[in-house]
Amino acid sequence: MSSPSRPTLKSVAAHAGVSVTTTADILRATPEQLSRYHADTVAKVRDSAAALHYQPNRLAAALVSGRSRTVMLLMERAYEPYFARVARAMETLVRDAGYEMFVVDAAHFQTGRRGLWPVDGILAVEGEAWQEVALQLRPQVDTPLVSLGTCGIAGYDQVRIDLPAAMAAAARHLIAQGAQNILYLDQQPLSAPNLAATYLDPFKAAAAAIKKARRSLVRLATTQPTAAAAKTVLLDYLQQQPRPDAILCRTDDLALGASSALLEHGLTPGREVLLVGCNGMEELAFYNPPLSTLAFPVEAMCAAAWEMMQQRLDQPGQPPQRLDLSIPLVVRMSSSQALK
Amino acid sequence: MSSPSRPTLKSVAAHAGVSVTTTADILRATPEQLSRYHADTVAKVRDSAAALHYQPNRLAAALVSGRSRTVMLLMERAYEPYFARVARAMETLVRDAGYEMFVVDAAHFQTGRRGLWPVDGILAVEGEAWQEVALQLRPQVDTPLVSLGTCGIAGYDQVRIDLPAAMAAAARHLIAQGAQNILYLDQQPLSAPNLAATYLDPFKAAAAAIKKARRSLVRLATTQPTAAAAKTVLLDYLQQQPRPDAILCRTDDLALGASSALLEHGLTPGREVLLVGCNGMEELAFYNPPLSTLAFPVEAMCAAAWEMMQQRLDQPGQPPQRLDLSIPLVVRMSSSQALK
DNA sequence: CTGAAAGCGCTTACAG
DNA sequence: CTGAAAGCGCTTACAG
Repeated sequence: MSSPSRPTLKSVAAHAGVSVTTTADILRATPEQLSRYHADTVAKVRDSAAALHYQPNRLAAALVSGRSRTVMLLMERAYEPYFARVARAMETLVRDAGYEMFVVDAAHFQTGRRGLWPVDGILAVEGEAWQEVALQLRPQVDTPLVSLGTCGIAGYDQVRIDLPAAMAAAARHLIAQGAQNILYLDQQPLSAPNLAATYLDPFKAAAAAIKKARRSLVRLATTQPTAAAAKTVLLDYLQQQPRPDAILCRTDDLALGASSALLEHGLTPGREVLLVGCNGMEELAFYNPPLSTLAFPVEAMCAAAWEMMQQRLDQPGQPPQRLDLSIPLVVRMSSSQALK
Repeated sequence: MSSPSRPTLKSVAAHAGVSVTTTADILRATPEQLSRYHADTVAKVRDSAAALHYQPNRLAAALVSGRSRTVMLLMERAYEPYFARVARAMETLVRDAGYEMFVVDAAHFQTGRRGLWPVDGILAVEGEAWQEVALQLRPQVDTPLVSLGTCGIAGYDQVRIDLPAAMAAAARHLIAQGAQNILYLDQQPLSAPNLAATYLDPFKAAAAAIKKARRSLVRLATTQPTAAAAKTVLLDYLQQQPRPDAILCRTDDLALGASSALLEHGLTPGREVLLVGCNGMEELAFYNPPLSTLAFPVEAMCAAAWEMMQQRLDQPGQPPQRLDLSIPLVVRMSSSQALK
């Protein structure tokens, strides 16, 4: 122990000349609770803590209380733009409520020999592929779990956004704009077994709308969820097949790649080929041309999920809740004849 | 305690019929260390742990050992694209070394009544504005601190990327392409007192290069670090002032906004006005036109910083290290006459 | 090779 | 209003 060890409750108590219990109580007390103590005891304790630069050790507090005041945000690709946006929105809510938030990338996850940091609750984003992981990560079998996104985990609280309905609406929009031959561009699922809600259902919904209007549909998939992959795949397609007059993309990144491919092929999005993305990243408003997109209600989704989490932390026994949110389509030049 | 409590070392030991010490040792042991134990003891312990689904409690392990095997990644705007990219690169390195990583947004940071999660080390990105915070966040006064980015914290390990030199090179590139009147677009520092290395020095370096070549320079600043803010500010400027023939931006987000403003004003980036961004986000290759940018060596920077951190964790007494990395300019259509 | 005991820094009943 | 004591689930000397 050569390092200058930091002050503990014990040393603060000794310095103040009161017991450890009193010290701890006073340092944790809210203003109302504080009135129970003699003013000079409070002063002594506070001065002592300030003088020693005391900072409580969360490790010890969490160990003994069994509550970490920390939640985990579990996501499949935590650092991609859409997920980073979710993380930002969620962190604001969580912090304001006095909790900490750990972001865990499910792709990096593995239960190692060292075990996990216990958390009071798990917020799982797009958890379909990670249901197993999310359930496994819980420190207790009754640790609250709230899922948010296009899919949910049965038997737990869920905030769902209805991507199939939104994709159908986007398809109808393209049809209304005159599209005859529609290309649906999405990514091959990374590793997951059952991704119906995330990949298959949205496609099916768009396909149903397109079939109903008797337009043609082709599905094209990339191996990576990147603009680069989308560009490559689409350029290849354009060189070999008759060109579509509308492209509906599963993510904004794919839409950016598609836009670049079209331009390189001499086609302007919104003129020869309509183009719609999905996720609602703000950047799309500044592209050339600006791209239409399905604007995921990230803030509302996160607010609802955090509300559910707080309710469950307070009342663990409540039946699971479910909330469904719709996804509005933001129409820009890439898909509207009228905006030209 | 109505919740089904999870298994502890004690319960695993009881189940296996051996002591807690032996149980803990065997579960933590590497293959070599394992040979010290009787094979059947090992088997009993492992079977017992597996049967009970034992997961060690990191809280307790960290509390008693004084090592959390966790590092903090401290950033000013943790969820913006550039910082998210740093987080992704760093997490891969950290995980592979058997550590966990917490991302902490310095903007959200406040030493609350609850204290902080102790970490073994702090990786501070663009820490100039957050030197105080970073130093304050250390659980111990000797907690390792490594800074990375355009600035560093004196007296600690640093991986620096030389943005002033890169900005000067970018300015010379614009001049070589024929620019006479250059606009430098950056953001007002958010909240910070001294941000020389992050904001002032890069500008000064560009200004010196421009002055040396006897070209004119105007500096324009946004209040927000967003494409939207850049677009507004630049459109406003273009309506009132003679137009520049080159724009050098402090970030890629600003460059995207600038590109959109130029187009809306009837000017094409790379034709009437040259445009260069800064950060090296991959998306810029897919913009229309593709944007030139200073490609921050994120992977190399993170690898070097993590290497430094590991060395310091092993040998706390070493003198502080410093590594400087250069930032290459990636030239695309937005700033090259030759590429048209 | 295995085990009993002390202790990390807190919180939580329980006394006085 | 204040304090002594037990204990959270581990790791770490130290014995045997």
